Amino acid sequence: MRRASTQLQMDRREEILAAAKRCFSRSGFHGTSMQEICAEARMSPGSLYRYFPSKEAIIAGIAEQDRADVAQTFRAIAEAPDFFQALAYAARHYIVEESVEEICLQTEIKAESRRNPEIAKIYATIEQDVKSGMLNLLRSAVARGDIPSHIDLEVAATMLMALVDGLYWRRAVDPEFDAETVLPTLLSVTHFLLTGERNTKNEMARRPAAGE
Amino acid sequence: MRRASTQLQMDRREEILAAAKRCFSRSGFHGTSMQEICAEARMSPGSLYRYFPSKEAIIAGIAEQDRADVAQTFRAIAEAPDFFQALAYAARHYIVEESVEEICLQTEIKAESRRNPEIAKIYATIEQDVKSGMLNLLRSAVARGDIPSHIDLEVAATMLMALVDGLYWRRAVDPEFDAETVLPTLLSVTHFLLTGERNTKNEMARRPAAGE
DNA sequence: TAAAAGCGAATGAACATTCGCTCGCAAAAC
DNA sequence: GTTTTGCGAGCGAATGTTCATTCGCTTTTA
Repeated sequence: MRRASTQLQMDRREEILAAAKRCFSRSGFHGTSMQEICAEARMSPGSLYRYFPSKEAIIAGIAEQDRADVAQTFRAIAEAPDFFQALAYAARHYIVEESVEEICLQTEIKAESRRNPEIAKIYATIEQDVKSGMLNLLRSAVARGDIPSHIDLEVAATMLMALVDGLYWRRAVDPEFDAETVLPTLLSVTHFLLTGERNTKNEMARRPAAGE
Repeated sequence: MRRASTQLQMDRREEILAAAKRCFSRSGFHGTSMQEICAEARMSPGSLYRYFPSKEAIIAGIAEQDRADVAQTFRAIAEAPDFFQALAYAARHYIVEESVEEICLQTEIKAESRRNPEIAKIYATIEQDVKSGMLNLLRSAVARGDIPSHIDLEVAATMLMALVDGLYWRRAVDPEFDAETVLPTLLSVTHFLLTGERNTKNEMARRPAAGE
């Protein structure tokens, strides 16, 4: 019997997903033909269909990867010693370092999840994971005394997610948008949201003084 | 020559756009066939094509309408006497009152603008209008003394747009999300962003006390 | 009565998916 | 050590469907 082929199969699947991601972020899900994905993956249609039963299965595969990534990120944050620092790290990860291609892909998946129940289910799970992950973080921060107990964590979590989402999309929309510039303000607002106080360390952006 | 037909033509165009919007928000741009739009608009393909030369032209028409709406909204805000109150009004308009269908349509247009240059141009113009509209508002608020002059308006505008965008999308993503609940916090954060101070009037959400 | 508005079957292209095939390898048979 | 054989992997032309768009005709309207 052929052994070790399982690993090879997995590798091949990942290669196909990577090729598909490139195509989709370039031309969108519906603007990309299977032939294009085949070309990008250097593979014939017949062969590709051995790995994925349909085009939709490819998107589902990509969404599944994203879910794994999100879980991974939250695990990393939860383990970090300082809460606000970990948040800052995560914010930088999503808002500055993520490539624009990746963001476009997210737009595509989001639109697709409106009409494909399979994708919608995966997407909903991701959202769910993010929200409960965030709430867990906030709860343990309250327990540790980093956040005062009178804060409504549900609302705070929602606002944080909305804010990060909004900045995330902005990168795809506005080519001039420089994420680095708003990061201090983001941290400052985060601090305000979670404590109701100004933060004296992370000062928000001021207008550049004349002559600067 | 036929006169007054111009107005009728315009009406018919709007009817078609309305029908198309219903279809698109239900099944997405690529999931909707021209036949479906025809059925929704009670019209034959041959006839429909007298009003729009292509499917893309229909989307462009919808995007164009959106542009007009945005301009209209900003004109209304600019005329309002109290700045923060006007902002609150606009926030409510976009985050609470806008229908989920409308939001789905926006997702669709956003994804489409990644591959259709015509749509991309209209979309970029809308973003541009929103940003400059917002900046104008903020500048006149500074002039009036409603906002201290040390605030970096560019950053503040970006953050506000991101926040509203994020909440806007959240409604499409999370069916449990209740916009009304976060509105006070949104206003409080807005105030913080624009003044660097806590707002004593719009208190942000606190955790409901036991027994409430 | 002529122009405008509407009709809907026909057209042709694009595209997801299938199918029958070849190739090369590795283990079984000798 | 050589030959045989069966299978996984890959190929790419062919298939069948879906769908935007067109065109020649009819109906309405002013």
